[in-house]
Amino acid sequence: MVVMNERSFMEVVMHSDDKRGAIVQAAVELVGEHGFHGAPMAMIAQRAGVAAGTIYRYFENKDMLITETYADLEKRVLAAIMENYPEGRPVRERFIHMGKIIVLYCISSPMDFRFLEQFQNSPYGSAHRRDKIFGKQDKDISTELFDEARTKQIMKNLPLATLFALAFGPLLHICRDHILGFQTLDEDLICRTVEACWDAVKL
Amino acid sequence: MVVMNERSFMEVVMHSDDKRGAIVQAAVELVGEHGFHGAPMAMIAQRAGVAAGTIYRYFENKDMLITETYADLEKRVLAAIMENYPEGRPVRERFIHMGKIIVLYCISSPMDFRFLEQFQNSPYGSAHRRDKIFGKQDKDISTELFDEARTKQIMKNLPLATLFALAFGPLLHICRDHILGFQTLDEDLICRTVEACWDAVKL
Amino acid sequence: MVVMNERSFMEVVMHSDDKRGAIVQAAVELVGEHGFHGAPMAMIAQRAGVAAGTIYRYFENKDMLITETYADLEKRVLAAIMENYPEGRPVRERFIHMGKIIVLYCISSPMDFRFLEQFQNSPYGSAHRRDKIFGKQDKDISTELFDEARTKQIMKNLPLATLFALAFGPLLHICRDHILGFQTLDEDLICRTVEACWDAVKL
Amino acid sequence: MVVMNERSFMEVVMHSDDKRGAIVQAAVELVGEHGFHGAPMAMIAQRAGVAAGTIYRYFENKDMLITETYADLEKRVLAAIMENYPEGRPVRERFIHMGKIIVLYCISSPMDFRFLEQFQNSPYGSAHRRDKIFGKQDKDISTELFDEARTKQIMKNLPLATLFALAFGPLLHICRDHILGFQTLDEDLICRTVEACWDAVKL
DNA sequence: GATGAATGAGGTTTCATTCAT
DNA sequence: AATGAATGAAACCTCATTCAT
Repeated sequence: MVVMNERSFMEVVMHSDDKRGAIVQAAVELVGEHGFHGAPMAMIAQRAGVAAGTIYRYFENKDMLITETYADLEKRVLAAIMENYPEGRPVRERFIHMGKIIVLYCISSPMDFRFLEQFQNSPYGSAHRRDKIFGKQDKDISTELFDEARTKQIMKNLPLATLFALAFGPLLHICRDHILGFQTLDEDLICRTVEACWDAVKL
Repeated sequence: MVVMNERSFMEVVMHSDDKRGAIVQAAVELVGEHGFHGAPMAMIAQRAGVAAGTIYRYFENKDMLITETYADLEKRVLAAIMENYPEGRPVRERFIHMGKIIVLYCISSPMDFRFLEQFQNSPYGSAHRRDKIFGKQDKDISTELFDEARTKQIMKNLPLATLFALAFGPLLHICRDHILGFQTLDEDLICRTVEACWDAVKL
Repeated sequence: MVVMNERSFMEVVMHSDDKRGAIVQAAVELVGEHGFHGAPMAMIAQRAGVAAGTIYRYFENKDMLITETYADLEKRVLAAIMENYPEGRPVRERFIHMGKIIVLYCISSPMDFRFLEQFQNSPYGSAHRRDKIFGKQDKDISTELFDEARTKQIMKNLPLATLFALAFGPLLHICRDHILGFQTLDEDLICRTVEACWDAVKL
Repeated sequence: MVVMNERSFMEVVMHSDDKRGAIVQAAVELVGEHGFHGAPMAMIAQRAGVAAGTIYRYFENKDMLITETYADLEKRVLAAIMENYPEGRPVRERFIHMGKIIVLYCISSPMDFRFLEQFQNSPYGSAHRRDKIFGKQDKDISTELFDEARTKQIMKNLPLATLFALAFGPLLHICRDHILGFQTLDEDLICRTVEACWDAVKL
């Protein structure tokens, strides 16, 4: 008789035990909490419940671990944004939706957010910075949105990068303030802030 | 007649040869270019033209070097903002002035800007983050401005932290983009972006 | 049939290759020879045949290395003293035995002795000094001996610490002199000196 | 006419301002309190009220400072012992006097005592250790005493070094215990302990 | 595949000593 | 003679990475 516990099953279906996922999660948490300084490989391994050497079976070196972890997070954010995206609705409504979702995601996953900020503000992020605020995929959907808005003359005729700065810069700012305990966000405040961002870019 | 060359004069008025200034400048440049990882004490010393041990005559340890360097930069930024501040002019005009000055300062001193960003996005900055966008002094003047604007009902009734995010968040963003070569700022673009920020906060 | 060579057996029973033991031994030798000044971590590592970083897998820092090494030595001394201890024999005989054993152990392991002296005469030893001449266990057996002797009125009624000083102080002294080559001990001289110590404490 | 203030006079008679004395005293205190580790030259200079470089006008280097400081202390101890030495009195009385004086001096100048112990238990002391318990001068007077006692057949026929160990070893031990707060000495206890030391060496 | 002990380059910091003033 | 800022070798310690098991 063959006995197979749940764990073995996961090991087959996902990338083995999903050790990779555990490592990524550990990296996110430790970097988010303590910065890159406070996240040595041995500590990441311990938090992930694997041996130090094991990390190197999944990632070439620390740089790759960080970079791939960043890519993973990007995907998560994009998935969150795309969920329930009100395709076909007016520009303003879609913009508001996107802004709110970003804020809600960031404050509901503070470690993810902290990691993203750490990454973007470090030499690691230099290459990736070329990809707009939230990366390639996001660029596509928001670029689309902004292009459409400019064409319809309901958005200021400013470079895309500037529009991104006006639209998303403040949102990331308030998320940081919220996570660091500097101010507390609620539904209403988020809503009004996203609308203020719209005021900044709308014509 | 007494002849005294400039250098000797500086040596007397300032901290001797201004080795401290050289160390601070080296720290700003190296941290700005390569992040904290890429700025070991030995390299800072070499760039400053002093021996490694000399840094410890001026700063208790690396943390203090970083912290005091940050404080120095803050002072420089504030001095720049306060220069030619149009006291007594209408709220909007003062706001626009402040925004432009911030951007102009940041892009004219890209290393200073990079250092400030590195600092704020690191455990070092946790304590200092409580001081608004650009620290205490700036808080005072901009808080004054924003309070006056809210009282006169020409600015949205949002928390101060949110208004700061809306007003200055995008400006820092475009400075970063400019410095990293992602987009190029000119007088006109700066002007229009600052005005868009005003649109975000104005009623 | 299972064949296992001695080394593998040791590797299992003791801490693997006994790198820890090699490090302790290297510390004893170098500190014994050259004092704490003359025993930097790098040199201890080299003498032990391990990399510098390896020491930190076994000891938290240099202080812990020194402290634990001291504890190891104490155990060795105590084991030596307890071996063949003539339990049940008259007080004087037990005293003589203990004194001789101490001297014989010290001069047969000069590095151990030197290390113990270095340790006791350094800030490291401040805490441990509370434990009598040779630490807790030794205190127990010699305290027992001295208490019994005082009760039976064959030993002077002096504080325990003073009796220890009279009984063991000279022995450590002659060990040091011997090890430093100032005088040479032989069986006869050791015997007569231990007896002289007895004269100091006996009634 | 020549005017000379008192200070200049001292500077001529003694070694200048007695900066040397201040340095020696600072060295004694700091080494006594914190060991050699805790007595860097800069700290000694500060405690002595002189500049770091000044020490090098009086002492070739740190080793010489330590060595000469030790020599100074030896002189002080010897002077104390020689004061009121009961020349001409019976051997036992002179011995008791010497023992008491040593203990009284050590516990009345704990820093001096601590320094002497630090020195003797360090590579610095290796060369000097050849000189008996308290150095050359002391050797002369106590050697004299012990030789006389052996000749008169009132002292055991043991090597001089052994007699020193029996006579003075315990005394240094109780001084250390007293200074470290392990036990408290009073006139009576000192007296009885010195007498016990006599018991150890007498025939 | 996984482990984790071992490595050693490189980081921060200390401190004896020098030398221009 | 005295100063004390400057030096830089060397100390302690960390941590990314490797490799025998």
